[in-house]
Amino acid sequence: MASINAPNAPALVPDTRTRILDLAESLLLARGFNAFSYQHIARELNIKPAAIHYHYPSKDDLGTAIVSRQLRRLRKWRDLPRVTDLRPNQQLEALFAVYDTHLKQNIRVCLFGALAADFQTLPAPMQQELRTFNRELTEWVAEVLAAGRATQTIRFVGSPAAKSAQLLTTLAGALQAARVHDETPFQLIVGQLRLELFPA
Amino acid sequence: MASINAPNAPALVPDTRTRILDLAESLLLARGFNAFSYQHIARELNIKPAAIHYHYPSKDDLGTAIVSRQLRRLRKWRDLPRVTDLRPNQQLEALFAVYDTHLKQNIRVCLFGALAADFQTLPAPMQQELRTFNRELTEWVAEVLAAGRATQTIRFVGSPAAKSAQLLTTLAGALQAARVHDETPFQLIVGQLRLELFPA
DNA sequence: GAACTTACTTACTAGTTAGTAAGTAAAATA
DNA sequence: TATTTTACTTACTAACTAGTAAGTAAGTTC
Repeated sequence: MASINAPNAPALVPDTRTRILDLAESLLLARGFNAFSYQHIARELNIKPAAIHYHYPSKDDLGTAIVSRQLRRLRKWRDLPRVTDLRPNQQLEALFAVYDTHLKQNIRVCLFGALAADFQTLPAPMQQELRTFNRELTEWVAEVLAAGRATQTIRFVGSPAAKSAQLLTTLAGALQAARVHDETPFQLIVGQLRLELFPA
Repeated sequence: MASINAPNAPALVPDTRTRILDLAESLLLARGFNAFSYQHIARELNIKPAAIHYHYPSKDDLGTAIVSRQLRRLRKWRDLPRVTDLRPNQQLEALFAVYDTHLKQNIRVCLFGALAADFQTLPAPMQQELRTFNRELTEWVAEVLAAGRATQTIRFVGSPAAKSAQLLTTLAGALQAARVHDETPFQLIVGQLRLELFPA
């Protein structure tokens, strides 16, 4: 299979398989799992719905592929030198920046926030991957919080695990609030988080 | 129309119109707006789908009726003597108790949390009612927080408006986390909120 | 150059969706 | 008692849903 793209490099012109996954992810975040269809994707990409079934036999497969890729991305990002080298408070700021990017890209919701409401209607493998995604993210943030408190760059009471769970659900909720209203509540909430977490 | 129910009293045997609304609300909270249908309701209530169209001509009408009723309930609850008579910290505990009830009833998500993800796919009147619902709730909590700080029964930094927005999105997110995992994260998060808000 | 694989399209199925129109039986009203 | 209203059911439509099977054209491998 000839490709104009360099191997192991981000494709300049993504293949159909990737374009389907990209668009499905964007539709999933924009509308939820139950409000997008193979037809939506096919129309936008100028292919036939059956072509999507060729790459992702069932919608379950497609949905699971989206969450699995996000999980891979999370692990990759978390272990990036430019992230691991940061001090804990900067790591938290880097996390805030990710959510801010979501906001700015008009996605306005994170994976967790997009799937939590429909959770009971999701195929089991998707549920499992989302649980893993959220668990790993929460554990990472708990470690960052603990390290931050130890070095006095982050301030909070209670256990790192509880604070981590609270922080992440707040961020997910803040994006949802931005979707329902506008940017204002998100900025208000993240500002409040910074005020509480970072000693003046 | 004869009724076995006393007028202006909660119906012992709710009429079809109310039973539709009750079930639709429960399905909406359990599965999201796009994952329940008139057929689901009809089957469960042993009526025909067209009977639902008689009471709620379109799904938009049904969805809007759900949110409108929740908005009426919020206003009623907020103005209840047994709520207005409480001290601010107790009012906040009363709010926590409402979310705890959601959790215990296996609903595990509040109205905002159920609709935020699908927001862009909702009919405009539903969007408007949900915005009003969230705005009024946020304003009420902001007042409670301000009063609580003034009487030194609630502790927080920053503006009541920011803290209110943060608190409510955290609660909504906590219920979503309970849905994805189990009760544990909810209890962890609410425990953390109490620890931060209520002086020892 | 023959055989095989990849990446689709065309054509279809069976089920579900919201929604409509017409009919009906019982209850309320005049 | 006659008329109207309420609360449905039956029967239908048009559109959409995920998913399948068979065909095809181009590229790859032997």
